[in-house]
Amino acid sequence: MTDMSDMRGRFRTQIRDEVKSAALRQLAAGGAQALSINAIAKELGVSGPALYRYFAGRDELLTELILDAYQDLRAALSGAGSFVDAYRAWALAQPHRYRLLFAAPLPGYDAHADRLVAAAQELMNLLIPTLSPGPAPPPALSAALSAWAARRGIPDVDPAVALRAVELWSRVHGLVSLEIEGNFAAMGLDPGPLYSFQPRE
Amino acid sequence: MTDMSDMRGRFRTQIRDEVKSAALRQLAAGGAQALSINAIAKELGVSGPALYRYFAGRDELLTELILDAYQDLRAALSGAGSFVDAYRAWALAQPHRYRLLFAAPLPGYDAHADRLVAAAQELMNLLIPTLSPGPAPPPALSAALSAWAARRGIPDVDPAVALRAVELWSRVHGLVSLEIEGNFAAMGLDPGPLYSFQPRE
DNA sequence: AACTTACGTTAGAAGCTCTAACACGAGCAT
DNA sequence: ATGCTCGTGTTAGAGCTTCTAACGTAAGTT
Repeated sequence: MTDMSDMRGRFRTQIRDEVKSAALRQLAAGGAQALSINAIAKELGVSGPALYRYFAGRDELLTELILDAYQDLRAALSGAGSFVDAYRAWALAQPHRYRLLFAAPLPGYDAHADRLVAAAQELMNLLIPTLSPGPAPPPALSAALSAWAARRGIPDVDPAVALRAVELWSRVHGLVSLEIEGNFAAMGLDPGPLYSFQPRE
Repeated sequence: MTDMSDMRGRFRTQIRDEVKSAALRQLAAGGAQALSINAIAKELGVSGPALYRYFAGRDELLTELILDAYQDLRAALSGAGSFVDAYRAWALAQPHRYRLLFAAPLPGYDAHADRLVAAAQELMNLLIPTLSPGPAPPPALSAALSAWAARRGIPDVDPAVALRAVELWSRVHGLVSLEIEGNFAAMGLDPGPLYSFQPRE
């Protein structure tokens, strides 16, 4: 396992990255349905089925793009001061990737679904430590929130904080997903103030 | 233009409806990307390009399904007592159609985009009359909201009401779109109480 | 020197959208 | 009655896609 021993492995991941990068380019240009293994191969100068040495198929490539996007979003959020602003900025800067996350282009419940939902859940781990408690949730919800936090490996979470995290996430997601589809622009509305109404801590 | 004069037209719309109904079935079964003109034709017993007499292509069929879904959602909301509950119920009952509305499967900004955004805007016309004013928006937002309301043909709208409508819509949309993708279920959470926190009037 | 492994190639099956060309039947006009 | 037009169906086929199968080749290992 020295530096030189896995030269092949390094070339391999390098090519995988090139494929993914070309895939993102196509995604940004033509949407999720425009992503084509064949077209990527042509763009990389290799011919057709060569890419199946690196990805089992189109679905696996898409799943990997989604997981990468989650990781990238997590990184952007963890380094930022404001969850709300960073979340919005990330989504507006690359709406095609945000769509990839929350407008799942994969066919119905398949083998990847669990990994994707799990990745989404990790966003909450980032959000919770930055929040102070809001109003206390009703008992049933409170218990469910505590159980969920314990299951996620953050056992001593005030349910009022967890509730605030869930609400904040869903509100910002609602605003962002309407914004990137142009709904506010169609109203002649600058949605900036709507984000400002959200709690920041 | 009597009843009998457009027999052909009636047959035509009847067949179009059958096609759309089969399309919805496929949509529910396999997601938007599984919708195939060819497969619909096979299901209807006709063979392949026959359907191009009725729809210019796959995109037009999809667009029409989206517009129908908007109309159906509007109908469900206009007859209901609670916007929040009716909106959620409609989305949960047919998540594939809700996804069709807000996770646009159409390629980038094409000719249909305007009609779709316009249809989304009409949801607001339903919501506004049911609401009482919330907090007053800041001046710039207030002006934009009034201008938008006037443009939509409902001129005497309190901007505080319009703001509440936009916020309520985006919050409920956020909750619904997370719920139908299974994010709350993955948390072991019943999201019902989260909807209850939203204003109802 | 022989073997294994990874990687590329071409051929091809099965599917899709969509166009082109042709066939048939019903309704209207001469 | 004869003929024309129009709407609707058909098959053939181009061009795209995913993905499998079989083959060649070059590089590293034993």
